[in-house]
Amino acid sequence: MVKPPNPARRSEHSRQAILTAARELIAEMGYAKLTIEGIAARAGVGKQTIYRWWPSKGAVIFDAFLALSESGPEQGVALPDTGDLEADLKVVMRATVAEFADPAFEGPIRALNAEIVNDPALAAQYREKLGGPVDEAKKARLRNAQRAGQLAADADLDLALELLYAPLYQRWLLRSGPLTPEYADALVEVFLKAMRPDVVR
Amino acid sequence: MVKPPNPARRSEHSRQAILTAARELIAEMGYAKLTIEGIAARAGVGKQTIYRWWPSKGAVIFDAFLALSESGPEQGVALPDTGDLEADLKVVMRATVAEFADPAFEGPIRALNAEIVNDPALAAQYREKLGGPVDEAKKARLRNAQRAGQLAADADLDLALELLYAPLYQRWLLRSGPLTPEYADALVEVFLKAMRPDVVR
DNA sequence: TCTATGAGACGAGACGTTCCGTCTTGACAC
DNA sequence: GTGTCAAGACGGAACGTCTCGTCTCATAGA
Repeated sequence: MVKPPNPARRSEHSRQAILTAARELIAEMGYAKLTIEGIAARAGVGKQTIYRWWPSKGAVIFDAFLALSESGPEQGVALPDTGDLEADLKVVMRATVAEFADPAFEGPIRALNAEIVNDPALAAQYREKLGGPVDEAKKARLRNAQRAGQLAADADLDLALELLYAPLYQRWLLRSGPLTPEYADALVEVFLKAMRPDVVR
Repeated sequence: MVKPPNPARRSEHSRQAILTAARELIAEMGYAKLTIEGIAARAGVGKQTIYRWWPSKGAVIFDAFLALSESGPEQGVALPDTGDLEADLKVVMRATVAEFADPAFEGPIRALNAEIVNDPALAAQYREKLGGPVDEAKKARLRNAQRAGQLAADADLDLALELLYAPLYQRWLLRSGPLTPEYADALVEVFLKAMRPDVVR
């Protein structure tokens, strides 16, 4: 019974201000103290403008983070492929470690993850818009390695990806251990041992 | 300047009622709708009694979950050790899958994890009281396997544990894929391939 | 041994505050 | 004119603090 708003008339300026304010406030005060009213005040925007375009706080955070990813360098789509799988993976994993340590990233990513844990719809949206494409790029790199005989040809790439990334992700999310470049390297090495092709077949 | 309350005079009955109410309310309405006032009302307890003994909602959830673990069968301390590492691990991993699927566990564990993501103090408490002891039991089993020559003697057991459990945990927490007994088995198999001793040394 | 007294935890709930999500207003743009 | 905008008033929910009067229990005086 309610009219959906007309996106053509949406103020891009306000949209940007809201996403920027959300990102800044998370970084400054943490997710627990983030409020819609705070975002509106910081952005110089009416609360209704936020409620008109986003269904939940989680959705705002998601878009804020999505904008951050999209505005960044277009490196997310393709991973390095020098032919040396071990070296390439170590570069990527070390980069991931560095990214997790960046305070500007850490706050929003933590907030988004916390929201996702209790919101299946947001989890699906995340997989579709953010996680999915990145995972596809990673799997493409692994497929190349399979063709080059560096990885077992019958390996389950979803499982492979989880094997490689989940330990890193868990250590960061639950703060269960130090996140160092050496750890990233060790993870790559044990991953390769698990997934390398069988000598005899 | 404030006096800490005297634990000797604490009402065990109220404590139990609060933890039980917290658990029931999470299971019934989800974590998002859980309130301190709701817990107090359900438990037949004054709000101050909660605030007197717990610093945060997360701490209440933590204790509620801790009590659940402690009251359960005393199976958490030792893992099966039949000598067959692969079979033993599959039993444990399949049990973990089943536990994650149990609605009575799922709600509180998700709530606790969400809280932990944004609360380093709670994360530390979790590791000390819940995660740590369980991990030690798991590592003890892996050490036995090392002695039996079933696992690389120089393997980093912290890394090994993460390799085995983090993919399972991530799939459940982020709902990024189906959690089946077959998946648990596949995980064990690839884990063993990664961690088995080198033939030549 | 008996009692009474004081400290402190208890259930109950009032209180001011913050934030929620909705609604109203007037300005401005298309 | 119609619809979005900034600003903010509004009622409701939950917060965390507080003040009641009741209770339990350990200590001490009789």
